[in-house]
This record gives sequence, C-alpha cells and structure tokens, in this order.
Amino acid sequence: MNSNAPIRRRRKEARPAELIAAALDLFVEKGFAATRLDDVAMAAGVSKGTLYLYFDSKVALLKAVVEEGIVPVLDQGEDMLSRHQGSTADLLRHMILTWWALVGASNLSGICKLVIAEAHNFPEFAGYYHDRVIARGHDLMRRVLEAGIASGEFRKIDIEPAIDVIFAPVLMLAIWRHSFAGCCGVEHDHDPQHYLTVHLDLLLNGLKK
Amino acid sequence: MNSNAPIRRRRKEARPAELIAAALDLFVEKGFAATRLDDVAMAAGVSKGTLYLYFDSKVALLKAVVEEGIVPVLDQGEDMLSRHQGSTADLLRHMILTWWALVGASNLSGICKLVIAEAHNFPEFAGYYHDRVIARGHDLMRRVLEAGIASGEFRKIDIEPAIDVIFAPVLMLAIWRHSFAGCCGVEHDHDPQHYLTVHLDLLLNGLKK
Amino acid sequence: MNSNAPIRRRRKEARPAELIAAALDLFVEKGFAATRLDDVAMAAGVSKGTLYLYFDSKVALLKAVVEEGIVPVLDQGEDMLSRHQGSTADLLRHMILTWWALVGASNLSGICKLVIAEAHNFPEFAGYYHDRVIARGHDLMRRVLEAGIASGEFRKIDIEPAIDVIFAPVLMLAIWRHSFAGCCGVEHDHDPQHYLTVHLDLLLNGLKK
Amino acid sequence: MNSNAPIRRRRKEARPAELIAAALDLFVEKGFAATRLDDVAMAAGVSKGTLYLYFDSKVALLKAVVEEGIVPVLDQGEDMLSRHQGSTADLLRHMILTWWALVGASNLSGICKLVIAEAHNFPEFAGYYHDRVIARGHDLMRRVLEAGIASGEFRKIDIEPAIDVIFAPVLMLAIWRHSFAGCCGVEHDHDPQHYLTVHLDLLLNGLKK
DNA sequence: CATGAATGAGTGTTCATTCAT
DNA sequence: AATGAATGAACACTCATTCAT
Repeated sequence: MNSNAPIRRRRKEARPAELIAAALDLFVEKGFAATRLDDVAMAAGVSKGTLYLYFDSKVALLKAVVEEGIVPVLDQGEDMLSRHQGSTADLLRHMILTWWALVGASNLSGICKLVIAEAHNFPEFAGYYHDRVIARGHDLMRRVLEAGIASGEFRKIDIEPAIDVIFAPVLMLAIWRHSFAGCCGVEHDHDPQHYLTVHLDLLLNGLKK
Repeated sequence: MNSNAPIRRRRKEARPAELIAAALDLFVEKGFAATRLDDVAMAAGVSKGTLYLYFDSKVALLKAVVEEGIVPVLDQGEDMLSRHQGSTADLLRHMILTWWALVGASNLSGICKLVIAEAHNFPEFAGYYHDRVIARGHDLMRRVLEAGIASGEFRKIDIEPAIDVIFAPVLMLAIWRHSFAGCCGVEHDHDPQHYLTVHLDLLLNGLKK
Repeated sequence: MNSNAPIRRRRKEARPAELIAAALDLFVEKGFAATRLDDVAMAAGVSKGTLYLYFDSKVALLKAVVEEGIVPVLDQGEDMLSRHQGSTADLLRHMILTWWALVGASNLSGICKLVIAEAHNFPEFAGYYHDRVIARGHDLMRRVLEAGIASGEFRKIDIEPAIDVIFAPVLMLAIWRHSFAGCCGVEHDHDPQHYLTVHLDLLLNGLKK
Repeated sequence: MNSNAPIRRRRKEARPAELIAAALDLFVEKGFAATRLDDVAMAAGVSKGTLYLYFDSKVALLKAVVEEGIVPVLDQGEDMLSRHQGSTADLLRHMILTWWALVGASNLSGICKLVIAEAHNFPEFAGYYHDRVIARGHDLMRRVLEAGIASGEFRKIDIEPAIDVIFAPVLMLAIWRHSFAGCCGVEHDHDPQHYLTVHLDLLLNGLKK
C-alpha cells in the first residue's frame, strides 16, 4: 500500500477490516443478538452511522465476519491437502492441529458458537454458511478419509457420518471456550493440545484395522 | 393425583408444567432471546401476566425448563449405572443410546444449543447448569471409563479429556438438529441411529487395547 | 355504556378513539412523516408502546384516522341524497355546505392535505382511500348532477370532469386552511361561508341553461 | 454566454441549474421529506458535498427550485396581461390555458403539491412563497376580473374569493397528477384539455350576466 | 388466582449536514 | 471547486416487566 496516500484514504481502506475485527470480538463475546451496533462502532472508534457506510445491515456485518475470518482458512486447508505427502494419519493429525491453531485458538472459534446459535433465526445466512464453510470442510475431511481407506491405513468405515463424528470433539472444544469456559465458576478447562492429543490417539487407534 | 379434584385446582397444579413445556418448545425453536414471553403464554393458553405468577423472570423460566427437563435424566443415568451388569463396552453403548433416546431424540436436545448460546450472557445460570448437569454427566462417564480400565477392557487413557472427546459427537448431533438441520436448504441430516453406531464402533475400537 | 364498568375497561374501549383524535390533530398540523409517534402518544396521554397495542404501524394509524373520520361522512352524504326533496340546486348547495360543516370546518379537512401529500409514498393507502372515499364522493356528486340534468334544471354538461371541477374549490379551501392559512404572515383567509356562497353563485349560474 | 469558455467553467455556471432540475424531479416524484439529498446529487452527477457549495440547506434548495421554476412564469403572465387585446373572456381563457401549458403540464406542477404539503413545516418558506408567487398570481387574476367587470362582460361578483374559486380547479388538476394519478390502481385520469374546457365553459357561463 | 392494559428503555437503521483532504 | 468519509440526532417499532382490576 502507498503509505503516502492521504490519511483519509488509508483509513477508508482499513475501515472494513477494523469494523469486522471489532464485530468478531463482540459477536463472539456476547452473541449476535445481544451485541449492539453502537458497541461495535465504539469498539472500532467510529460512529454508528459509519458502520452503514460499509455494511448494509447487522446480518451483512456477520456475513463479512465469517467471510473474512473463516473462508480463508478453508482455502488454506485445501492447499494443505493438495500438497501433503506422507501417511494419511499424519495428514489427519496435521489438519486437525492446524485448524486448531488457526481457528480454535483464535477468536474465530467463536464463530462456531455464533453460527449454531443464530442459524435458525437467519436461514438465509445459515444457507450461505453451510455452502461456503460446512460443505467445503466436509469435502476436505472426506478426501482425507477416502485416501486413508484407499491406502489401507484405515478400516473401511462409513465415511459421511464419520466425518462429523471425527470433527465433533474439535468443534465442541472450540464451542466450549466461548460458552462455559471462564464465564462462571468453571474452574478448569482442558488444555487444548492435550485434549486434541487424546482425541487423535483414540481416533487413530479406532480407525486402525 | 386425585382425579376427582375440581378441574380448576388440577389446572393450577399443572400450570407450571404446561408453561415449562411451552417454553421448551419455543426456546428450542427460536432461541432464548428471540422467544417472546407473549408467545410462551399464548402457547400455554394463559395470559402473559400469569407467567409471572410462577416464574420471576425469563431467565427463571429457562432455569425451570432445564431443571424439569434435564435433571431427571441424570437421575436415571445414575440409576442405570448402579444397576448395570455385563461388559463396560455394553454399558457405555447403552448409556449413549439411552441419552439419545431420552434427550437427543426429544425436544430436550434443544437445551444443549440453548445453554451453549446463552451461557455467556447469564453467568449465574451457566454456573447452575454446570453444577447440576455437566458435572454430574461427567461423573457418570468418568465412572464408566474407570470401570472399563479397571476391568482391563479399555486401554489406559487420560480420563478427563476423554470424557468430553467421547461425548462430543453425541452432543454435536443434538446441536445440529436444532441449528442447521432443516432450516436452510440443508438437504440431509444423518440418521441418528446410524451415526451413533458409527461413533460407537470407532470409539470402542479406539478404546480397545 | 355502562358507567359502572371498571375504569380500566372503560379506558380500553375509549383508547382507540383518543389515539385517533390525537393522531388526527398532529398529522394535520405537521404532516404524516413529520409527526412522531412519541408525540401522538404523549398528546393522548399514553406511552408509545400503548399505541402499538391498538395499531400495527404508523400507516395503520393513519388508515384508522381516515376510516373513523371520513368514511362516516360519506354514509351521511348518501343518506342525505336519498332523502332529499326539492330542487337539485338546493341539493347541491346543501351537500356542499354540509360537507363544509362536517369536514371542512373541522380538523378532518386536514386529511385532504394529508392524503394528497402522502399518496405517492404509500400507494397501498392511496388505493384504499381512493376506493373508500374518493370513488364514493364522486358517486354522490354524479347522482346529483344527473338528477339536475334529468329534471332540466342544469345544462347538459360532461358530468365526469364537472364533478371534479365543481368540488375543487371546496377542497382547495380545506387544503388552504391547513397549509398557508395562519402559518406564515398570511394575513387574511377567506371567510369560508362567504367563499362558498360565491362559489355556489358562480356555479349554479354556470349550470343554468 | 460565451460558448468558447472552457467546459469546466461552463459546467460550473450550469451546476446550480442542473442541481435544481434534479431536485425538482425528485421532490415532485417522492415529496420533499422523502427525497434524499444523496439521490439529488447522484441524479445531477455530483457528490453530496457539492450540493452544499451551492445551497445552504435542503430547504434552500427547495426555495431555489421554486424561484427558478415558478417565478419566471409569473413574469410571463404579467407580460401577457399587459399586452392583451380583445375580450376579457378570451384573456381569462388564455391565461388559464397558458398556465397549464407552462406549469400544469410540466413537472413544475408538482411544486403545487410540494408547497401545500410542506408549508406548515417551513413557515419562513411559506411566507416567501406566498409573497413571491401566490400574491402575484392573485394580482393577475384580480386585474383580469376587474377588467371584465369594468367592461361589462362579467357580472359584478366579489372578486377576492372568486379569484380562488376560479383557480382552484386548475390547481387541483395539477395536484391530482402528482398524488393519486397513476400511483395506485387509479384507472383513469381526466384529459387535462377537456377538463379545462369544461371548467372554462362552466365558469364563463357563470360569470355572464 | 388470573388478567391484559400499560409501560419505557432499548436498538437497528436513515439521512441532512460537516469538514479534512 | 469538489469530494466523500464521517457524524449523530432522530425515529419506528419491540418486548420483558409491572400492576390495577
């Protein structure tokens, strides 16, 4: 970017990202409905009216949060899959750990909770998310499992339900972080790395012939 | 109950249960925030004011929904555990399938989504739920896994994280039913029985030495 | 009405009329768009929320204002027409003077301005008004003119445009009262009775053979 | 104008007129309050900020629309009156038909509706309009009627109210075009020429001794 | 016990106006 | 002169909660 550009223009280019970042934090913290646009604006240091220069509505902002936050991760996942060499068990382990590093450990993991909570109230958004995120995520997992079965590493299992069975513990860990963890007197949370290790241990053992 | 009691009295005693049932349905369908107390009252065939004769607030109603819906299931689980004879694998399978039959397959499963979505906004409620439901559920699972390891049926695994890893796919199945399933163009849902079978197959294989 | 009825109930029955009266005054004074529902509520001595107990939206309130204010006048006009005996000139004079007495001289005349100003922005409302008010008014005038021509009192004129030509000065008088009159330095207004006399004089002379 | 002047300069001089033209169209179409300055600017091909280089406020723009659109018509009317030779009936007919040709048939007629609708909310503007437009129009009509009476063509009538009585049908025709006509299911509109003919026929007959 | 009329604080969205560039 | 990003006050509509009857 041309750092000589007038400040106003640089702001203008940065604004959507700043707004999206503020929105992500607040949506994740309070949930979608309970987040006031006033607060998003204040957190981003602008007035409420400014939000509407960049996003048509509150839902449009939510969509942008997802689009900017989650979709790139799937691009990366597809890239990773196509480059992988080595055992499928390693690939599966690597994908899950990478998802955690990129999404689970960051605020983005809150989106999982968000989407689950709001899907029913915004069907159009739910459809969008399903197509752009869930379906693509499933594809990735499906290809991994197919590869493992084809190579003889994994047992022959029924792939479609297995995809969800396998990913559920990872998702729940992310969801947990944004619901109970640290909100009430809930004393301890799992250490994510350890939790994932236990999951992968059980899982890879379970997949073995 | 004395079925000769005047109808008015029986209604009076039945009221809270009717209100709770109506609230469960609507909370599960629309989410907590999006459910209007007006609608709960109308669904139960009373006026809105009547709600406040039985519940102090909307959150109190939510608490009652959980108390009446979920807590009895845990009582039953503890009972089941203490009566069980036979292999631990069978016990684990039985517990998961029973949970599904009692909770997952009913509207009660919606409470899982509800609680996750609202925990952050109602910490006091979250604490209550954690103590009364989550902790007791963990206890049950812990005793099962300890029994399996003690008897040599299961490998020695790290029990605490395993509890959540094992239950996550069941929870996610319940959550899914109340978020994406059938709300947007999402075509197919898993058949729950088959999904659980796949989960138990992977899991019990993974637990084996 | 039963004056022994509980106060709350009597209020409830009177409320819509009170709200409509307040709305009429404010709509007429400031125009529809420029009237805040807050002010209508305050003028009626209730809170804004109460408005929504009785009317679904601002436009619904406008519709009610028209329905309660104008439609009964047309009923009366139709009644008058069917009872009339004597010359058609007298009937025409009587109808115009009565319209003025009932509508023009009251706040209801402001509805004419209102409707004209807002028709384009609320086509559905405009259609409603056209059917319920304008078309019926036309019918009345048409029958008067037809009677006058049939009896030989009036010249043979083209009735449809004449209807509007004849009523226009009456309408404009009403409109004037709610736009310029007494709002700026506009010093004098016509005396309505005199104005109408002049109109009827010119008109009935113009209609004569 | 020097047509050799650089285009930029010519644009600069033309700007206010372009803005006024755009504003007239939109004010007439949507009404004053419902027209966004954004749209006026876009229709004129400039940015919203530019509007404020030429007009101090939205109301100032409205004033300019009137000033540029209506005032010249009155100049022309005064000119016509001073040149006229022939019967006063012809003069009256000519003035009304010319007004229709210049104002009624053009977009300018929308100003009549506009001014009526907004007069109460902008008293200062109403006063301005009254002085610059209405009073002058009245003067013209007054002189015509006085001439007709003086020459013995017209009966002795009370001139002041007659002025408004006579012009009302023309105004209402203009107003109608911009409120109901073609906005809802309103099927038919009068043919203006025919309507005016009927008006003049009734009127001139009514004025005759 | 039960009602339901009334409340009023709260929120998403719009838009005339300003001003740094 | 011209831009267009930013503002902030305004407003329709909602809904949990209260309380007179």
